[in-house]
Amino acid sequence: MTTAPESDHLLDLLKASGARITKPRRVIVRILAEKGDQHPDAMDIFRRAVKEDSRISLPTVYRTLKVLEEQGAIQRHAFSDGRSRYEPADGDHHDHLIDMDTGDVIEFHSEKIEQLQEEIARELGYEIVHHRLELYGRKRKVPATRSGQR
Amino acid sequence: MTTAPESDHLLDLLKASGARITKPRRVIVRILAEKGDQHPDAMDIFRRAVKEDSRISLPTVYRTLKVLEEQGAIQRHAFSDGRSRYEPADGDHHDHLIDMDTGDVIEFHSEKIEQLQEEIARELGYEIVHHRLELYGRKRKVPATRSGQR
DNA sequence: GGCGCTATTGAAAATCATTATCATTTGGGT
DNA sequence: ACCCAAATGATAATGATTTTCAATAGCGCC
Repeated sequence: MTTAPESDHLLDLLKASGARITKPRRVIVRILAEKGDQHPDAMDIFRRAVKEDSRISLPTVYRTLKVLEEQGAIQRHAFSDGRSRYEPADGDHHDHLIDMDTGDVIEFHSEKIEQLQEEIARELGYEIVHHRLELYGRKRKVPATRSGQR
Repeated sequence: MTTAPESDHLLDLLKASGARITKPRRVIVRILAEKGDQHPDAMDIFRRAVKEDSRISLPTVYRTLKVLEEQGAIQRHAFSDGRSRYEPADGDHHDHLIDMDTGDVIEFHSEKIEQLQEEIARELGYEIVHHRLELYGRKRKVPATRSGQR
């Protein structure tokens, strides 16, 4: 019952930015804070939101996501499947491994890779503002090994 | 006469796939092989193509790009600016550093990072089919370093 | 608790990049 | 030169996201 902490945090960020806490925003923020299906896209969020309040509109979902993103409250990821997917920004950065068969998203982080990136950018005379590292793959078919892979 | 070698190579790939060598394709392939502005998007290519043959259409540009991509003749990159950008596939893989101020794209490659990626995927039980690594940054404001271009 | 001002909303239409449809043209083998 | 499937151009459709605009509703104030 009562006030999910995650959800409250997102609302606080919204409020701090001078935004009004409206009914649709409450619903959307609650959905984003849910533990279940991570990395939902705008339509996923919309569908769930409608269940809680049937008069929420898709544009409002997009608008709210944009505000939250500007506030740094959530992260938007544009994977190579066209639409954007969102997740609450929990502070620590991570990259993604996308399962090409199921669409599942697995998070990982490698400090080593991050450092190499910095190094490369520096050599080229640049400072990294942000980066994107996505691995697209499929589950290993472990067994036997007929050496015939690609 | 002057047959640009790069351009010919792309045409060969097209022909090998059973595709017909049409006038529009000749033009588009020639543009892709040009040295100038790398990583053009479909509209860039279309605009240049129209100058050579005013009746080429945008859909044909897209269709040709798709065929070339399927043939492995060119690479399509979807950076985070919405549209896709293309470049002839020169065999060796590389990643990109995008200049956030100018939109310039700088290529780089790090075998070390590639290996780390493989390693991470393996640990998670996956095999990488392809990946995407993009660094978004700006020129270091640092002193001297009078290095011009790539 | 009610007022008023403005941010926010919903509905509908607009954008943007890209793709599909379909009648017409054309490459290229015979 | 002839034929016909492949390719083209014009146009409409798509899908994700954004804008427009009139109506609604937070929230600070009295």
